[in-house]
Amino acid sequence: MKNSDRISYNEALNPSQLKAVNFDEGPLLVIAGAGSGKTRTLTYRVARLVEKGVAPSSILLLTFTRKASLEMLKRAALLLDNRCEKVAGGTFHSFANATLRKYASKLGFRRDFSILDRVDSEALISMLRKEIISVSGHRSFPRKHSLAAIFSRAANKVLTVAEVILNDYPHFASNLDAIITLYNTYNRHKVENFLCDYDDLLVYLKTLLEDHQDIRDRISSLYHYIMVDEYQDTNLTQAEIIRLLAGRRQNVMVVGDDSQSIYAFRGANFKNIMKFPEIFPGTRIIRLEENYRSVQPILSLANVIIERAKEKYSKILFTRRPGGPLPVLVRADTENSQSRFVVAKIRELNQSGIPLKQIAVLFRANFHSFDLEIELNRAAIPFVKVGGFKFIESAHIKDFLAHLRVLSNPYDSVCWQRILLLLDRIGSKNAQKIYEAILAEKSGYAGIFSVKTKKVQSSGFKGLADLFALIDSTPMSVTQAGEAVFNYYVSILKDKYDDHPKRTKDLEQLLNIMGRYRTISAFLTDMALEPPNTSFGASFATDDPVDDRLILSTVHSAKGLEWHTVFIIWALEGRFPSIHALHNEEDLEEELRLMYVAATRAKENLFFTYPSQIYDRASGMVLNRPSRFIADIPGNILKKYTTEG
DNA sequence: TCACGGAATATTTTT
DNA sequence: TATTCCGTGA
Repeated sequence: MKNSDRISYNEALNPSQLKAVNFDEGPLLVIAGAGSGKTRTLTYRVARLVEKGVAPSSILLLTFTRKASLEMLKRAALLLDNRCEKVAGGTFHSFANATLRKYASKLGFRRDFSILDRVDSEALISMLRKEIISVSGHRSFPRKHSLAAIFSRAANKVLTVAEVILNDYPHFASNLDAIITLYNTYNRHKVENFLCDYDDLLVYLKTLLEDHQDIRDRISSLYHYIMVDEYQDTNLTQAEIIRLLAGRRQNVMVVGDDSQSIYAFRGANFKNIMKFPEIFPGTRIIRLEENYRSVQPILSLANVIIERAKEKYSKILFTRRPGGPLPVLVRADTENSQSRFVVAKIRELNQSGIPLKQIAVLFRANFHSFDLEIELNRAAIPFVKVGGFKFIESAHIKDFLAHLRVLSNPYDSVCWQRILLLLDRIGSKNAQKIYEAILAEKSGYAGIFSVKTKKVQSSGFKGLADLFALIDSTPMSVTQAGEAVFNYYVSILKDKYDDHPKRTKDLEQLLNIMGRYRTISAFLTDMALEPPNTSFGASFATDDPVDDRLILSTVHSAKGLEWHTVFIIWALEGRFPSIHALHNEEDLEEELRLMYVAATRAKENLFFTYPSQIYDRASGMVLNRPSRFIADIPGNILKKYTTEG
C-alpha cells in the first residue's frame, strides 16, 4: 500500500495535466477531451493535495457513479497511500442523502425516509393515477413510464409540468390538467409518507443549503477543496449545490467535456460548463487536448464531426498515434444485410487475433440490436448487451427489499402495496384498505397486527402478520431480519416464478451482502443509491466459461469506455439522429455530440453501417439516407463502401 | 374485486 | 422483445 517514493508527477503527466494537478487555489475548469486522461488528472490531483498535507476529509469529490469515485480514490491510494480513500464524497445523490439524513428535522422530514428508485416512483404514480383517471375518465392517458419521465424532467430542469408537456410532450396536452393534478398528488403523497425520489434528494439538498445559512456555512467550511467529475452532465440543481457549497474559498475544480454532454433528456444542462466561469469569476481554464486512445484517422473524423457543433469550447484533439486504417461508412441493402456484414467482419477480426471483448457494436436505441442479436446467435458469437438488465430492479429483489423497507419507514406506501399484492385474493383495492388500516393504528408497522377484514382471513395475510410479529418480538441482527423475510418470501417466490432457483440464489447472495451492514437502513440506502449491478444467480447458474464476449451497447452506456474496434450501426437519418430529434435544433445538437461520443470510443478501427432503405413503422416513413453527421465527409477522411449481395 | 390473456406500444437512463 | 394496459369472466 505505502509508496515511499515521491510521486513523479512530471513523468506521469503531460504539461496540461500537470498544470491542472498542481493548481492550488480558486476556481478551475478543466476541459478534458475524449480519451485525454481526465480520470488520471483527477486522481493525481487528489493524491497531490493529500501529499501536500490537506486533510482527506476536507476534500469533496463528487461524481455521477459510485464506480467512478471508488475507482479514482483507489487509484489515488495506490499512488500515495490509503489516506486517499478517506476523501469525502461519492455520488451527488449519496452525498445529498447523507446530508439530508443528518438535517432531516430541519426540513420536517423523518430521518428514516425511504428512497424511491425509478421503479418505485412509477409504481406510486400508477397507484395514484387510478384515482385521478376514474375522476377525469380520459382514455389515452400517458403510461406511468411517460408520467415519471415528465415529472422527473420538470424537477431536473426546474420547469413546471405544464412547460414540460407543452415543450416536449405536446401530444399529452389534452390531458394537461389531469397530469398536473396527478403531479401535485404525487408530490404531496411523497411528503406525507416520507418518500424521496432521486430528484427530490437533490432538490431538498439545494433547499436545505439555500434556506439555512447556518447549515450551509457549517457544511461548506468542512470542504476546503471541491472537485466535480463529468461536470457537463450536471443539471441546474447540481450546479447550484456546487455554488452553494463553494463558500468563500471558491476552491472548486470541475472536469468535463461539453462535447460529450449527452444527458439533456435527463435534465443535464451542458450550458453549466459554459457558464462556469461566469458563476465563478476568475476561473482558470485548462484544456486537455492530447488523446491517448485513438489513431489519427479516427481522431480526424471525430474532429470533423464535432466541428459542426454550434456552441462549444473549441478544442482540437491530437494524438501521437499515427497510421491505422481510415474509418469506413458501409452501405448495406437491408437491416439484415447490415447485421450479416457486421457478423462477417467481426469473425474476420476475431480470426486475425482481436479478442471479442475488444470489439463493440454501438447503437442509438436498445431495440436497434434485435436483428443483429439473432445473427450473432446464429453465428455462435458470444456477446453481452450492457445496460439492459438491472438486477436491483428485478421483481424478486424489489419484493424482498419491500418487506425490509416498511420496517424502517412504516409509511412506505409503495412497499406496502408491493408486499400486499403478493398475497392471494388481495388486489389494489384491498391493499389500499389494509394500508390505511395499518396507518390508522399509529403504531408503525405493528399496525398490521390489528388489521381485521374478512378477506384478510382467507388470504396469506396471517403469514405476513406472523413475519412481522416475529421480527417485532425477537431482537435480530440485520442478516437475521433478512433471513426471516427470506424464509417467508421463498414460498411466494416458488409459486410465482418458474425460474425460482436462480432468483433464490440472488436472494441468498443478497443476504450475504446484508452481513456487511450494521443497520437495515444503511443497507437499504446502499441498495437504492449504490446497488450491485449483476445478477449473482445468473452468473452462477449459467456456468459459462466464456468471458471473451463481444460487447453490444447503446452509445449512452458506452461513454467512458474504449475498444480496439467499434461498429456504429444504424447510422441512418431517422435512427441516428433519432427521428424524435429531427425537428428540434437543440436535440439535434445532442445527437451530434452522441455521434461524437460513439466515434471516439474506437482505438484502431471504426465502422459505420446503415441499411439503404427501411420502412419505419412507428412514423410511417421510409428512411433511406445515411446519418447527416457523416454523410458528406470527404473520402480521404471517411471511406465509403457498399456490401455486395 | 381479482386474475388472466390478448392487443397495443416503444429513444437514450450514471442516481 | 418485453412490458403495460384493458376487457372479460369468475
